[in-house]
Amino acid sequence: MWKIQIMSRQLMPTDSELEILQLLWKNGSCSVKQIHEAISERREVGYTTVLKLMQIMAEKGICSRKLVGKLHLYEAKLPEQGVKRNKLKNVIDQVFEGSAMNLVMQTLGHYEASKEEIKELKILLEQMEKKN
Amino acid sequence: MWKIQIMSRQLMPTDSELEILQLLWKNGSCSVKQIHEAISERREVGYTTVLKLMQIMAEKGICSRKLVGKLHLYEAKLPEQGVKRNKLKNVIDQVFEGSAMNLVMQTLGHYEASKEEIKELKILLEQMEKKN
DNA sequence: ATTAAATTACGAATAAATTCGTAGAACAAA
DNA sequence: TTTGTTCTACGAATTTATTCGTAATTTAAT
Repeated sequence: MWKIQIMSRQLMPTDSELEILQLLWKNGSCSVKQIHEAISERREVGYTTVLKLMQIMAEKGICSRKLVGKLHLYEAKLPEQGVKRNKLKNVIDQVFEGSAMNLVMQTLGHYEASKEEIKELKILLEQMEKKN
Repeated sequence: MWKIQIMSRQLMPTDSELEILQLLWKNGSCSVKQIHEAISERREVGYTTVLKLMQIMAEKGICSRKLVGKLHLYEAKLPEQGVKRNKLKNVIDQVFEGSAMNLVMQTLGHYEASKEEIKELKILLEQMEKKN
């Protein structure tokens, strides 16, 4: 018996990898330098540290590396939505006893939403009711 | 915004520790044996593995150990709601670019809710609207 | 072309999480 | 008391994640 995981552990990015993936999803192809600069704005990190992470990610198949002109460019190889769904599922299973609704209620209980957001949510709920 | 208190990395339980914590929260004081049996129902794990984890948790202050009669009983020392809030915040920051609403929408979009749950959500939204 | 700077490869150190082996201590049954 | 079982302590192996040092290579500047 195993901890449930849709995505193979191999392809499930770690936190550091996810940080890089987010940048790749947002910006498309990036050089190590670009990623290093982006992360450096938030926290101190060595160039080679980022490089190593991206090399490992390329090994794992989490991202690809292409020689474009004279630059090595990295690109995300995992689908953004898929990864997010998996992370979500993990948290629901591990923290909220498998209940997505539990997570939603908990989140709404601690987050102050704007009128617009609440309106948006209501519309979504209406749609869900119809589908039932 | 978030009503959270930052939990030190030291006290932030890992996935395995969280699995044990959930059982402690649910059942109160437990012996290693009880926890081992409960986890064994879900997946294979050695007794000493569980024991070691619980010892480490006691060292970290995540749980306490008391000699009750002739039994060593462990008890959760972290607040359930606090830990869950922190885990939630992590996922929101790391996966959903810091947007709780993003997470809620994503969750509702991928998981089915019963009529009762939708009703409950609507009520919660009404309450939130009033507070605005 | 030679030097300096930036980029990349590679290996390894460090840290953390997870797992288990072995042995000792406590307890129960005979 | 002796024997067998259960529980606990301790150390260590394993795995994975994270970080960086150093050297090699490439690029740019003089």
